[in-house]
This record gives sequence, C-alpha cells and structure tokens, in this order.
Amino acid sequence: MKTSELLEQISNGNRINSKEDIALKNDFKKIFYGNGYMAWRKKQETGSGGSFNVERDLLLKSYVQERAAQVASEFVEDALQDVYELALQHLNARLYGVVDNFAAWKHDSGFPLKDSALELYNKVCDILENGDEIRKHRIILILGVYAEGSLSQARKSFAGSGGELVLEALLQSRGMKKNIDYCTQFTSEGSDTDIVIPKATKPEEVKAYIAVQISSNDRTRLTTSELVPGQRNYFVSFNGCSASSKTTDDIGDEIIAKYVKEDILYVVTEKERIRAINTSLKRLEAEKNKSKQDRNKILFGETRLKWLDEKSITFEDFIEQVSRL
DNA sequence: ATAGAGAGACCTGGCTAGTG
DNA sequence: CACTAGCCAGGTCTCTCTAT
Repeated sequence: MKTSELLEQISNGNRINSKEDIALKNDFKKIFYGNGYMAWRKKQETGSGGSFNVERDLLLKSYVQERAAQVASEFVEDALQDVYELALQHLNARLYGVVDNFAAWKHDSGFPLKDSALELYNKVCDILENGDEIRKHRIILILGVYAEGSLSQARKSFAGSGGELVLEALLQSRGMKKNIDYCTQFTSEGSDTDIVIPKATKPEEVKAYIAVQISSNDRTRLTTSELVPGQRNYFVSFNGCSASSKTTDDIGDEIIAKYVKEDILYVVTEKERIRAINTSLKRLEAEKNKSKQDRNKILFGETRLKWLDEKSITFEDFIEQVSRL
C-alpha cells in the first residue's frame, strides 16, 4: 500500500502493520528532516527579527561587556539560562507553528519532495484542509511527533554549543582574548579539545586542556578523549544549573574513580559544589550506618568525597587559575 | 561564490535492571 | 513502591573538502 493510503487509514482510525509503519515513517522522515520541512521553517526565522545565532552573539556580548564584576558561578548560570531560553523560544516557534505553516511549504521555490513522500505530504495537506475534526486531530498528532523529533535534537545541539560559548564569554569578560589567551577546537590526538590555554598550534604550547559539558552523567567518560593524561586538565560542567538536566550525583562512581586517577579537575558552580559535597557526605554516612555495609560503596563514596574536596573547583577558582597560566 | 557531501561532536530524555 | 546506576538512538549543527 502507498504511504499516502496508509495515512488515510490512520486518519480514519484504522491500524496498519509494522512493515507499513516503517515505510510510512521513512516518508515522514523525508518530509520533516534533512532538507525537509523543519529546515525550511528554520530558514524563515532568519528573515524578520534576525537569526538565532545573531541574537545569541548579541546576548553573550552583553554579558562580556556588562558583567565583568559578577561572581563567576552566577555569571555562567545566568548566561546559560538566557542562552537556553533564547534557543527554546526559536525552537518552540517551530513546533507550535507546524499546523499553520505546513501547507504553505509547497510554495517554496526549493520545495524538495517527490514521489511517494510528495504524495504523502499532499495527503496530509488534504486532510488538514478538508478532513473532519477527528481525522485532522489524528494527523496533527503525527505532525507533532516528527516536529518534536527534530526539535529534541536541535535542543541538544544548541545546548552543546551554548555551553562552550558561555564559558568563552566568561573568559572574555575577565579580559582574556580569543586566539591569544585561549583558543577553541584544538586538534591533537583523540578528539578536538573544546578550549585550550593559551592559543596553541602544537601540544607543547598548551598549558591547560578544557572540556565542556552542560549536563554530565555517564557521557562524562567522553570528555577523557578530549583531555590529555599528564597535562593540566579541566572538566567544566554546568551540572546543577537550571538549564542542565543532571547533577554531580549522576556521574557514576567508576567514572569518578577514573577522574581521580587521571587528576582531572572538575569545574562547577559554587552552589552545586556545596550541594554535591553534602549529598555525598550524607550518602556515605547512610552506608556506614547500615548493619550490612557494602565495602565497595564505602570506598567509592570516600573517593567521591575526596574528589569533590580536592579536585572540584568553582568557576571563580577556575578563572583565577587559568588567567594566571 | 556556492552548493553538496561527509564527518564528528553535541546531549536529551526515557528506558531497564537492580536494590532496599 | 521508590530510588539509583547504567545505557544509548539519532537529528542538528558546524566545519572541511570537493566540484562546479
């Protein structure tokens, strides 16, 4: 059966089998992703009001210029929140406008659909325009699923670059200059390092390696390929910030043990550092007070505390250290 | 200059299994 | 039931390279 007919089935409340479902999904992917509808909507944004990138640059520039005196932990928390809210503003518009703009897409000069994906698209438009309420609802639900599929990925992407940019803004607000005092995407063995200090072209010139993450849990392990054993390594995490979905507690024991061994410094906000120390202290005490103690858990708990105590630093400490390198 | 392909990095958000 | 640890798919974004 054609995918447009499958959609007809669904709109009428009928079921389709799994093979048909795969075919349908394939065409919906062509409609929404890659060079599809979502990309077209994104292009519309650049028209009035300026693009997301322009607005974000302006926002960060204002932080650099106006907040040089703000406590670093608060600086990054505020900046990240603002940057993330700006991103959500753009992305939400892409989601909430999907029903209103979907049919207009076909008038775009670069409209790419053909064959069965095109037929499916036309079927969607037809139901949106002529279908009765219940059929429309069923179709709109599906549009939402694909739109959100795109947006959830865009959020990750924006968040990732946002974190790096916020840290750059912090460095700049303290008078450090890009491509002099620091540089980004330094290429060495392993993957590129987000930021190194100072500007370097060869590993011998690097005084500190810095990896940045917004929400760090098990993915923390990925940062080790950006850092270099034996060198001064900073792992900057926005864990605990309101724009982050994770906290220090989400970093597993084994990963922390590795970080202790490799002497990697953990940079977080002051608030999160204090909270994390308290939490792990309580957890360790709770384990020790059990009648049947888990020896491993106690050891890991002690390692975690030691790491937080000796190897975690606040953004204030971080700035102080790197500006003196 | 511009378009397109390819590669690498980004991380959210939800799931399963295990423990108490 | 409540909570935690561990796990990971996959579109977007950006950059680089190549072709026109």
